[in-house]
Amino acid sequence: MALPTREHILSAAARLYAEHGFRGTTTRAIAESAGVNEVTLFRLFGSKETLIIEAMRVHGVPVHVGTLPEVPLDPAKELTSWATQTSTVLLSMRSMIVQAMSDAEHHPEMPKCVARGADAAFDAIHSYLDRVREHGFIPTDAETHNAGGMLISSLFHDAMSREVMPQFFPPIADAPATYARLCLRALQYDPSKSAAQRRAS
Amino acid sequence: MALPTREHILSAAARLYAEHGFRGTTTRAIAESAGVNEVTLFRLFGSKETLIIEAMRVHGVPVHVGTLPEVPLDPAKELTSWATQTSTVLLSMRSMIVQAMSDAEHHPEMPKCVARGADAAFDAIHSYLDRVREHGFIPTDAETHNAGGMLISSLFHDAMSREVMPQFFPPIADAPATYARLCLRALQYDPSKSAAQRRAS
DNA sequence: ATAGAATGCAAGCGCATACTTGCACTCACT
DNA sequence: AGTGAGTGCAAGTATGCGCTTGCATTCTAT
Repeated sequence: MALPTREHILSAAARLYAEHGFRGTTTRAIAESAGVNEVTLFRLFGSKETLIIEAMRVHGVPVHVGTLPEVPLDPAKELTSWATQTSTVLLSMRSMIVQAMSDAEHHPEMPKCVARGADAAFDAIHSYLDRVREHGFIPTDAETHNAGGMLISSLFHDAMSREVMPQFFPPIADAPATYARLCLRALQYDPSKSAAQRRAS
Repeated sequence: MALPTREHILSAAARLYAEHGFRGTTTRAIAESAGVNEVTLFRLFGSKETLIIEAMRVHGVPVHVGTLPEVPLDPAKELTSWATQTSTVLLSMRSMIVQAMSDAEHHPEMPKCVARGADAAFDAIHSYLDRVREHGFIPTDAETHNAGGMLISSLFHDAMSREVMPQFFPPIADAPATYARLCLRALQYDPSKSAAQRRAS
């Protein structure tokens, strides 16, 4: 093993940051959690700030991101599947996202690290919905960009707030399908029509 | 003036909390910002924790909340107006909400204070959309509860994240109207039909 | 006028934090 | 064998934190 020390430290820092935020994450705790002497942190990274920012740069972006088919066949099903995956990812990153948002004013770098994951999600959903439109499932004037944004907003709000106010969201098992269905309905997608019928009308 | 001291302290605490969170808000800073000796805080509230929690209980809930008409006449217009007001309120409370969410794990009382405002919003939108349905603007099987939730989620995500990733949201001037329009479209509301036509079909 | 409540002021206590210094040790590589 | 990079360990520094104490002061109400 070449240099696992650095990685141990970074992952411990990311984990503690998600739990306690910037101020609440102490260099002592990072060192102990990484099984490393506290002095090593400063020798490797110089300061607590650069260490935590580096940790977020590495661990602040999701490894897995939901996949959407190149050519849409069953938009409701495909979108539900994607929403389910995205919901899982968002939920697993919930603490980190919230901490990064709350630290944004004093450490502007940190929300940027987390936002990179959102970039990928927006790109994926927008290009997919464009393909859905191009394949005739929905009218050519459908607001795919805005509807996709609302879908992501719903997944985001759900992941962030369900724990504290569960009564406001659909049952967790139905939530992704519900958001996907209403997103498509906002795009005037009619699941009872086939794509061919849609195109003909 | 009877006892403005207490109020000065509470509002200073709420303001500093929104900016720095629980850990970042020091009793010294609260005292200085309130123009009061630090000892007074402890004499009045006993501890920093009870002081800040009390501050959130008082200042954590919005004073103005958007209004929706008892009998809907122009759903798109009325919903847009409500969304605009709600967006303003959410934006003004952004910092406090984010801090409360990030402190949720260690101080569970604080998100509850903020969540009370969300209660009112959900109730307002749900009962209004039910009225919209009862008045025949949308089909009887329209998912008013879920669509209303998605509208609020969109306003929430917009208020929380626009500053850090503006490219993902509609222009701020159009955003409330956009969310309202797509919400209604998800409910199969057809603005070109009158309510009477809708009911007849 | 006087008692009592509210507040200010100065000082301090104990603890935690970020960060530093000096020295010893281990291990890889030549 | 020896050199040097990486790490551990013990100790310490300066600062800031929540919170307390003792005493002086002001204001209010009887």
